[in-house]
Amino acid sequence: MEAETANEQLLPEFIEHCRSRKLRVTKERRLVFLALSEVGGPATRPVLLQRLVSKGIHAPTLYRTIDAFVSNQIVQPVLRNGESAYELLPPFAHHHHHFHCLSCGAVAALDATDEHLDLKVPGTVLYHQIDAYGICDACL
Amino acid sequence: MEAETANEQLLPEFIEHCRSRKLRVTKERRLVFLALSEVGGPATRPVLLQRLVSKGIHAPTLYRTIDAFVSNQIVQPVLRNGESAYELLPPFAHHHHHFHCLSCGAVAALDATDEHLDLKVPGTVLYHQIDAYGICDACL
DNA sequence: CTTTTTGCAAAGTTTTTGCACGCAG
DNA sequence: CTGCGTGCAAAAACTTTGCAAAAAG
Repeated sequence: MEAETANEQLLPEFIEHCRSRKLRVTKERRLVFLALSEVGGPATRPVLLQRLVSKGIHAPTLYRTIDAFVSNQIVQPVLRNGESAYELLPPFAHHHHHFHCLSCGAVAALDATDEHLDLKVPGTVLYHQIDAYGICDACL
Repeated sequence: MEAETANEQLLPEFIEHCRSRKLRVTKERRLVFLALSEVGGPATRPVLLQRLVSKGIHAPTLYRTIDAFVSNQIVQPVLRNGESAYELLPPFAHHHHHFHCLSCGAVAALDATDEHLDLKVPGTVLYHQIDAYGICDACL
């Protein structure tokens, strides 16, 4: 059975967000959004495409959709093993930080429990991202 | 004039690093390394390629070289306007903190003056990177 | 009804591969 | 010497573009 990980509860919020930004809510965009929340983390475009072709999404549609999502702060590009990947932004997902293993390439989500940042920035920060690099326990 | 930004002083260190990792030091690798230090920040592969073709570097060589550099902790992939780019790692360069403008796409290096991170990580952290996203002063 | 978005086909890039040759160690 | 790296050419993979048709609001 098509186990939809119960993230559909975020759909109303997604739809609202689209409306407020005059992005039309189409079947394709819902599917891309759902795929992203099912993955639950960074997904590259080829990976998303492979997941979505079976549901009738064409490559140009996926690429244009991702661009629209990035421009409208629905997803954010992040690195996944050196490649650009896309991850939902809050409020659609908890914005977490990543730990990258330099040995095996695994990426783990981090909870930054105690984080104090005082950055001198030439602008206004909307959100931030922290990536730690090292060797994971499994590789030691 | 062929202004070589005097980063050639790092070449000996680069060569030493290669030797210790049994990477052969070739003309091509030196050129890629120099190009990266001249850029002084994240550079995408097409950008590096364009800079280097005139010096006789072929695309496959550049790609294989970057892979070798990543595997050997000479460069690190980072994001530059949503695209994968490559940046020298310490000890060859520092500033791994960036501010990305969501409006114009500019990327600025940050000085994190007061930074206290207490990350619970499933491994040993060698270094970290902070990316802040927002709107730059120029776009306001 | 108007405007945005998608489908499709095709072109344009970027990236990878395989193999022979050459250079670093 | 002895491989590791590179050059070259070709193939594969990925991404973008243009326009007509469809769908959303």
